[in-house]
Amino acid sequence: MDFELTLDARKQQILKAVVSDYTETGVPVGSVALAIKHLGSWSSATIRNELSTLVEIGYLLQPHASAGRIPSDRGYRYYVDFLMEEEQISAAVRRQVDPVFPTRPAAVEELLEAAAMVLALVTDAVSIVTGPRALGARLKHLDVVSLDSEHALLIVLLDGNLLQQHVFPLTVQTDQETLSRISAELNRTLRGLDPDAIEALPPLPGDDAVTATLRAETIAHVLLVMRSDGAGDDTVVIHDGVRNLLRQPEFGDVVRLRQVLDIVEEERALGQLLSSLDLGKAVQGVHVVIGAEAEVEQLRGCSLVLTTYRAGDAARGTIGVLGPTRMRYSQVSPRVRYVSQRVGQALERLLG
Amino acid sequence: MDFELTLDARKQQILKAVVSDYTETGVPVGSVALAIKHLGSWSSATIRNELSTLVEIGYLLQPHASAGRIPSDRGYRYYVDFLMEEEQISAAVRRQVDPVFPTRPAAVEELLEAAAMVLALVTDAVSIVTGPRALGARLKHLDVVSLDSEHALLIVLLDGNLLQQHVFPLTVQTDQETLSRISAELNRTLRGLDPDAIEALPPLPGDDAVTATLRAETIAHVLLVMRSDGAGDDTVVIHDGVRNLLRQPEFGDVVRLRQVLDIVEEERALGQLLSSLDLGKAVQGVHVVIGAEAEVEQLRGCSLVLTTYRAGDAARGTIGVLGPTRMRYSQVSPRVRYVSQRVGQALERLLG
DNA sequence: CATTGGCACTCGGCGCTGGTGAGTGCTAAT
DNA sequence: ATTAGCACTCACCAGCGCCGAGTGCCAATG
Repeated sequence: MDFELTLDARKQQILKAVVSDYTETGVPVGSVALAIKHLGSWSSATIRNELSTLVEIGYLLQPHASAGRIPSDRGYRYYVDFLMEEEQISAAVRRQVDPVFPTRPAAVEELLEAAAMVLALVTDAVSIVTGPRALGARLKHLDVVSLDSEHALLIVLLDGNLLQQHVFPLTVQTDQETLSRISAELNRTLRGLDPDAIEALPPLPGDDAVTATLRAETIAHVLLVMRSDGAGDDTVVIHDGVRNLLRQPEFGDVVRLRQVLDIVEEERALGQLLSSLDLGKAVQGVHVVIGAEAEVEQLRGCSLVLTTYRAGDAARGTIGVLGPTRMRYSQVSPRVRYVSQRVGQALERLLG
Repeated sequence: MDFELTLDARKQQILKAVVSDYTETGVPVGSVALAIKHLGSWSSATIRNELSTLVEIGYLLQPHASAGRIPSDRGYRYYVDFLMEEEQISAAVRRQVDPVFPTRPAAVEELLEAAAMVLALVTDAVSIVTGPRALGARLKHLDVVSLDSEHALLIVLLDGNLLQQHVFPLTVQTDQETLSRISAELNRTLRGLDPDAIEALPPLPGDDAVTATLRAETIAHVLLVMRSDGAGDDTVVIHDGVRNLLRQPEFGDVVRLRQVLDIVEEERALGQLLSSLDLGKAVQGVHVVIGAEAEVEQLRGCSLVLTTYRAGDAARGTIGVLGPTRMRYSQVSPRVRYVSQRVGQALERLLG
């Protein structure tokens, strides 16, 4: 197992042909098929030699002694990084995607669900979308509604029109009038501040003990909400398109499918997985995680194609798909990017 | 195919034994096994005779000539309606379910998602929960936040702490002060009213043209939000636990699974299916739809166990599970009912 | 010396076959 | 009406041999 990083032109061409043939048919591809379909300029014997060295240096695999070759994870990696030519977004795809994003969407959640739906549709894989994390969580608006004598509902609007609600107990009796007065006052003083600034604020002169207590409690819970939000662990994770996996022969085995679903349906696990991935080294914004690279045993044979959507400087989140490693990256990758851009634009419109 | 409605005691006992044996093992059950395990009082030959008449009159099926018997849909129906003895909710199940419903849940959506999660867990099937249709959606609180010179964000809190956000255009220039004043005023006048009452309200005397315009626009959009919510066809439908199906041998065939998923993942289709079912003839509140009774080709071999949750007189929705027809109804049915009750109680607490 | 045609070899997939056993239907005895 | 006995049926499975795609190697070629 030699670890050269560069392949000569012919090896590249052959690797590329193997990947694209295999992704289409799902059948190990042999030297003769390659000679005929893709690489007429060399005989099957020559290609056989090249194939066997490609196996030796780890870019291809041979399922069994007398079978054709399939790409290894390393082979896919090389393909994605150096050989792949992204396909254009077709008009048909545009027609499917665009109507999903209205010029003025109503709320973040619906937007993301629609995005997940259409992304699953155009990629034939499971789509995954995480809720936007406010980047510099600043307070835009707050409101306190009395529920009963002992509880109030705190409504917090953060930068990016991220609406949060939170029920908290009241230690002193009060009424809606008082709560409204307090929230109006807090709106004036706290607007535009981030959690640290709010915490650093000197206590306001309280007209009376009740008001002071309530104000302090409210502020404490505002901080709680603002801080718990950006944290990430409990952000919403939406997924859609599980049925698409069933069309792939690699999930004909139900056990395999279950392993994958165990990850996908467990929102917490999925969220952690996504945040553990470093999306930094993305190519043109799209990051491809191939098979074992995710270091999650259950995702053997699966790949992730992920990217980050951004709404100006206000918020960002992760969007992408999970599918079999044998995936049409050249098609999926630009489509993920396209939907991601649409999400970003729609969010920007939403955030005003 | 004779259609008597009543079976003699021995036939009942045999049918019951077949159903419970088959639901446990998934293997067609034969006369000898029955004689040994369940019905020592008769010989296998006698049981054989009874079995063959049960096949004749349509309560059992024989997969092939020399195989054991399995219940037909009609057999399951008879079992569920007359023979089944519901199991007690075990302490273990209580321990799984109860903590999911906090004494003070934060919001409807989260509540339902948690319910779906835990219901899937304790029934080993796919859980389905529809959002509560507000019987009389009442306004609890509203707020208008200025976004830019031309748009404002309307925040509406409905009964049940259902928080809605909605961006709308402003036709006249204004500032946050004015908007806050208007929303405070509207809060006083509109609180506790349903859409019809709001619409019927006489226009308030406006201090000036700008305020009057803004108020009218705000009210129009409040109505829009309140009405679009309860509408019904587009209520949220939450599902969870698809992976549970994979454990069932009947879904070893991926094609079958896909048919079912096509229904489950298509929120619209699922919503329509649920609302097309008449939950009236429910036994003790739980309605069991067996196999072909749903009249949806793709759900052949599947059953639904559904019930209605209620929060006082305020709201109601549907909750239940979808699983293979070979299901432990005696266990699933009470568990669906139990979770449903918990949902109802939690909702009531939430609605205050 | 890289390339190529030729050729023997390998091995998974498929269809055929016969044995096995669970389960039945029928008949005759109680 | 019930039951013991028995011949019969048929899905399931393991073993077998064929087929063919595909390989690895070698000797010939420019």
